[in-house]
Amino acid sequence: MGVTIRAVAEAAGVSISTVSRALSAAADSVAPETRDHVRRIADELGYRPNPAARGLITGQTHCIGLVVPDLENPFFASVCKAVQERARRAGYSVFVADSDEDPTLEDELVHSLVKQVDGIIFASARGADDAVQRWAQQAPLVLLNREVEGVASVTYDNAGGLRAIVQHLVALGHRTIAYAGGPERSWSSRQRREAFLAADQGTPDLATIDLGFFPPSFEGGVQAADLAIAAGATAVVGYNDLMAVGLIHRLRQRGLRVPEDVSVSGFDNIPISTMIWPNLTTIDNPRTQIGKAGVDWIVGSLRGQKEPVEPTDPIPVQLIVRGSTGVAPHAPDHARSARATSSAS
Amino acid sequence: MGVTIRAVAEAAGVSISTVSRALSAAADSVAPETRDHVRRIADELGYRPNPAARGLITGQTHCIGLVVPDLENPFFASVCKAVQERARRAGYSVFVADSDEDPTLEDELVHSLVKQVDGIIFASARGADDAVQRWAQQAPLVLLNREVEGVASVTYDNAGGLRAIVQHLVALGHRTIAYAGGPERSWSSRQRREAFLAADQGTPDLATIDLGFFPPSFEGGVQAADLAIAAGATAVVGYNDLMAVGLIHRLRQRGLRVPEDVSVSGFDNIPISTMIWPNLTTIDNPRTQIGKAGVDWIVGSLRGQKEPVEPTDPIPVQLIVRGSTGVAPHAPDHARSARATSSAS
DNA sequence: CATGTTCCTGAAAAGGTTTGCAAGATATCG
DNA sequence: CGATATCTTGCAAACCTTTTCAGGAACATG
Repeated sequence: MGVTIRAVAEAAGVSISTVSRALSAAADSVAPETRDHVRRIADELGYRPNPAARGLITGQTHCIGLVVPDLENPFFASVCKAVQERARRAGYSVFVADSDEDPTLEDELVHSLVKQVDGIIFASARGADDAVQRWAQQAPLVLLNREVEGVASVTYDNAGGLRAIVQHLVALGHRTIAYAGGPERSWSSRQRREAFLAADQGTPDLATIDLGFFPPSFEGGVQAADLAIAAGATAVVGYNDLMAVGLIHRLRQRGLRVPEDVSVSGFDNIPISTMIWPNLTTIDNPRTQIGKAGVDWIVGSLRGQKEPVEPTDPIPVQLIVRGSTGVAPHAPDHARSARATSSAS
Repeated sequence: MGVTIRAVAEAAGVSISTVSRALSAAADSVAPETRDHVRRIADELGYRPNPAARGLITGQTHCIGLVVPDLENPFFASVCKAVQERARRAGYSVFVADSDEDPTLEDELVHSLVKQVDGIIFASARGADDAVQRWAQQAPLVLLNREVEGVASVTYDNAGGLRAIVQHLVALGHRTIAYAGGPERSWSSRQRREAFLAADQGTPDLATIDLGFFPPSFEGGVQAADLAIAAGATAVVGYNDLMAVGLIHRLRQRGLRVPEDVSVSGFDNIPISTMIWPNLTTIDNPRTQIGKAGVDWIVGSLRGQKEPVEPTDPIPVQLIVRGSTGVAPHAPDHARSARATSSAS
């Protein structure tokens, strides 16, 4: 079927070792003219080294495994795209595995992946910490947006993002703010929630309401919306954009205007956030950056650089104010007057 | 690093051939007690066969390559998810490669993939036909939603879907209908466009307007919207949902109401179509089904079944009527009266 | 008891590549 | 010109598994 190194060697009239050396780009000394000759022949024959044979001897597959909880979630689709692109540039292919938010499946996926990849990027937030630690001992593994003792990770400044949102809403006059949380077991979900609950410390008359935990999806947002209305919140902070879109959807269905009656914010700045009306106020967390950083860590650790497992600085995020947040219905005077001056976006 | 078959053999006190046979599940005759003994030892040691070594000798990688034009497009994210799941069930892993709509990159991706996979699922619509034919000779390859002479493919009934949309719009009284096309080189795009242009044959006073070719994205829809307005269309048919969302967005920005002034329809029924307001009238094309069918074809062709390269029946699609299409502004009486009776959704 | 079957197991080859080691060729130096 | 250092190249081992082939044991049959 394929053209082997032996065929190239015969066609070029040299030994297979010479072919191998002539093609393995770098240092090893092969006479320049021999090298060029071999390379031309190899090109003509369309020779491509058999990755299995090469991997068998080098112990490297030049593959990276990526585990995500849901590819249909635009956030993870973006991460996947970024990982895939960065990996390709670095000479790696990527296996993608969708765990469907199922911890049992995650375990199975990692096991089947571990032998056929050089490293694993794990973007799924569910599995137990000790399972993650076990995996990390079998292969280089980096977590995305999650921290586990002793395991490398790349994270966002979730807390900072959430503080920025609350600050923004307080400045708009909101004093009753609800939080619609993501999955209970998700690290980033817990981190955002805690940052939210800690946010009322600076503002005495601020009431922060915890609506509970929801699926991190459109449907989860829909579900949370009715609770937010019942709680009398004038602003609802969603765990992510998908939930925020669901919140807006249901709030409008219940006859409330966004942002005139209720403000809504999200997290992630996925493409949908500018496709809906009103555009979504959200936190932009550089998705390509986290994917790239994950790949870079894997590649770096393979190059023998002592893996810096201690948590690196979180990636800074940025508040993007759009149309879904506005002045609170019964805002204090200074907020009202500001409203009278500038028109809504 | 890893525990090899030799270690298992020594621990079990048998030869490596026996271990291999005891673990390769099926038929081969190994004494039952030997088999159980070996399997227990292997489990205890946590032995996992080295896929590279196995692949080297069997010539099978148990991997499938998937090439998509854009993972951030929810349609392809769904396809990827479906492919990945079906492949896992069949004992295959999947490499995902995002071509970013770039034909040159597609070629490179296929080349780097061809040696490390057993088959390729190609969901990207751009590359030239003869390139696709070349690839198909190097590895089992199946096209998704595209047909090329001599290459296996799984397709939707694009034409049927488009006819259903036009029929729907005509029934609502629309007589000036515009089509915002996808990429010029895309097979499914051409197919939908031709079906649209052929649709006016049955209705004498129907004017079908071809707005041209656009990127199959939100931005493409925005771009097409102004052309549709200039053309005086009362209904715009988008190549896909993403474009339809862009169309609606821009139409409203221009002060037109959807669907009161202009009706808009899409294609794909991606999740966003129920997240925006009004909900999108669209064509549901079973995305998981096309992904599964692709995997099944690859797996089947590897099992030695003579690959049925002749095109299979297109997968039927279904019109989903939602809020983005309504009665034409100056509709004939019978349509108007219907409007007066039933309320808009 | 000899012969033929059947069942199970082990030895060894094969798969395509990389790489340590040695050998041949050429150049350098005394 | 001979000895030595420097390049360049080839041989062969190794990576880990699967699979063919043959051999040995147990068993049944004549």
